[in-house]
Amino acid sequence: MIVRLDVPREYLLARDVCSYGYFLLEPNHWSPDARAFRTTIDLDGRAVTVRITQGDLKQPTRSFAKLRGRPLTVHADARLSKSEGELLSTRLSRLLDLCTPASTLRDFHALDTRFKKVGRGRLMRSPTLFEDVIKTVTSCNVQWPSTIVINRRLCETLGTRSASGLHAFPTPEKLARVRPASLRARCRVGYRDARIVELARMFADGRIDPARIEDPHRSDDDLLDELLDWPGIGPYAAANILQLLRRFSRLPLDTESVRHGKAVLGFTGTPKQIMKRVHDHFLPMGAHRFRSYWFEIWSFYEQRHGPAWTWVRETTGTQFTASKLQSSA
DNA sequence: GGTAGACCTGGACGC
DNA sequence: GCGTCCAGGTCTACC
Repeated sequence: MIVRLDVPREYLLARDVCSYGYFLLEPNHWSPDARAFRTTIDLDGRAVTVRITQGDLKQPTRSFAKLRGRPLTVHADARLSKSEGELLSTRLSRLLDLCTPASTLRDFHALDTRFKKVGRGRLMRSPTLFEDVIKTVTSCNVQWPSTIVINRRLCETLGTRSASGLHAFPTPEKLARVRPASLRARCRVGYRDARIVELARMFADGRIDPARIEDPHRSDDDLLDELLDWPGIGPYAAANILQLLRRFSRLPLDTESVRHGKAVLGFTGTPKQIMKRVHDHFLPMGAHRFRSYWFEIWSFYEQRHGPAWTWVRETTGTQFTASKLQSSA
């Protein structure tokens, strides 16, 4: 089944989907050669694998610029009912960040002119808040290669299987039924086992209501306070979930921020002092602080490893640890 | 309020 | 091949 998905005028699949590390995590897969993004999404109990391209692959253009704004072609591996098609569209829109208005990007580019020419501004995320939260927890206190392994195992062992034989990310209901010790043994999540299962239970029984969390009328401070009460969510994870909720006023500061502060911004001092200076450095960016911070870091990665759309998960994708970047800075 | 130590895994390193 | 050390953010106990 093939579906056409319209995108904003400046949307560029290769640039905008390869904009955040989650594009390297299962169930996501980017093919640099085909310039195609593949993912598997659970549509309330039934998984569908989709392959997304932009432009006419029969007449490929060498210039990315010519693809800007062209509709996406979504190949699904199964026929979908009307309601499934609508749900898929909603989830892809979230994942691809199609909802951010062009005016927001213009505001960002007016504030930070460095990214206007390349058009950076959209950030990919997960099709659901639950997947974003669990992916955030699986990136805490581990190095990036372990995050890749954990997400692969979560999908392979607990995700619904599509007609193509690929697995979606587990649903809250599925994860809520797993015993923590079993999750630890099968998915290598370590001491995070009970925290992940408890988060899944909170989503499954309604204690965490995505609609209430994604309510645009709530203040950033109010949301941050609530996120900090969730198991496994500390200051870094809460700030990261905020940016995944498209609230960019906070920075998820971690060891990578310290590396960046030292290597790129030239800050000195203890890690704590450097984090404070990174925090202060991006204060003028106001509501766009995370965008400015993130694309500065992303540019650093691309200087060393080439454009993100050329990265391969099994090689380039494993390189992003503070120690490896430190040694190559 | 601030801080030290435990938590768990995987990679690096030395033997 | 085995043992040891280290990196990574959150949580808890303690001062």
